Amino acid sequence: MHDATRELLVETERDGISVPAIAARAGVNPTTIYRRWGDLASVLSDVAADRFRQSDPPAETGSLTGDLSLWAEYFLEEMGSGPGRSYVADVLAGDANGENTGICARYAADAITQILARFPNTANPAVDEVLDHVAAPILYRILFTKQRPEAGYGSQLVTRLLRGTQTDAHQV
Amino acid sequence: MHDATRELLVETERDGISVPAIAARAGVNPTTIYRRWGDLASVLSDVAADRFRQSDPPAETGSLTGDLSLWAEYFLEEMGSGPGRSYVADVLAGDANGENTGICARYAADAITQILARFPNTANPAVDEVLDHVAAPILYRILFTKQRPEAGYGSQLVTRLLRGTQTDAHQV
DNA sequence: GCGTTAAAGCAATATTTCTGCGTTAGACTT
DNA sequence: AAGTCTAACGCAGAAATATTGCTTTAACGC
Repeated sequence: MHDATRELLVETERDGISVPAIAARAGVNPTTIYRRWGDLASVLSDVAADRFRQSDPPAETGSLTGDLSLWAEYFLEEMGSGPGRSYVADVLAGDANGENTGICARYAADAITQILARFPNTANPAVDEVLDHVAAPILYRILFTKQRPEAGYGSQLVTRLLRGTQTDAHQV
Repeated sequence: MHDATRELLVETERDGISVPAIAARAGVNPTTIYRRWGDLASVLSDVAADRFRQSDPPAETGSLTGDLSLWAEYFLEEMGSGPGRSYVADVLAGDANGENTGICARYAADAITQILARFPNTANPAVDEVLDHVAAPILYRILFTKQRPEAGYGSQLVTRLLRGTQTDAHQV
């Protein structure tokens, strides 16, 4: 079912996608989809969330700044490029109880947690701080402004965050 | 038309809203709505964006920190309370060309610009910095996590941002 | 006043969504 | 192993929604 939806998302125009179309592609009765998901938005939300879930552990560069920057740039690319914005919007649209958005948030949090755990001795920012000041701005720009942020914006946010944290550590 | 939609949003359940229902309420033919907007999502997107647009200039407290904090808390309350999240999601859902999200972003930017202009002599953060590190985290939490952030989170973000900026000024 | 044009109504049609009912497949009991 | 129970699916018909062609209305410039 997810496969069929993904294939349709690639092949056809966005508004050519409908529950009957997905059903036909999956060789299944539309009724099945309606009973399982309720409507098209929920199917798309599930599929989109799934698309963000599958991924490798974040790449290693040897430094906290490097790892976070690389992840931020990857995140920016993944969310901002072409269909990425649509996927994010899909996740939000068909997610009445906040389940799929939760999955996406947890995925990002996991990646950051992994990275931070590699450098336990430095004055690390909290996971939430990275989410708030790196992931959130990227998403904000992708969702609410027309032009996606240029490459380098992600690592710029990371630099800014780490500078702030280090300053704090010194001041305490 | 917007009025009719708003009334329906208040009166009926969310999935009881349809294009024919709005048309009936507005005393108009459904065809008119379909031709003007295309589908329900676009209507809801327009109405939701409009809801955020209408507002007074941000309140004054006499200090940059105070004005920004007050605005941040207002923003948090407006976006996070009850139907707020739905409105944000609506804006995103029915906005193929990014027009309505642009309106929302501009509205937030305008409010921040007004506030910053009141204190021209201090080492102000840029408008984009406020958007990135105050508005964006609030929206991120509202959209992607289940429990809305507690009151005080907005002013906390403002404090963090201004502390960073001031530190920078001293260091330079 | 008169023609032009944009927007809306109306009616017919197509498509999607919903519901009731029958069938099948797998799990569990005896 | 046969019987029963449950959950999921298919099918067909009905209801609701979305689309289209054509007509009507109303506003504007001439």
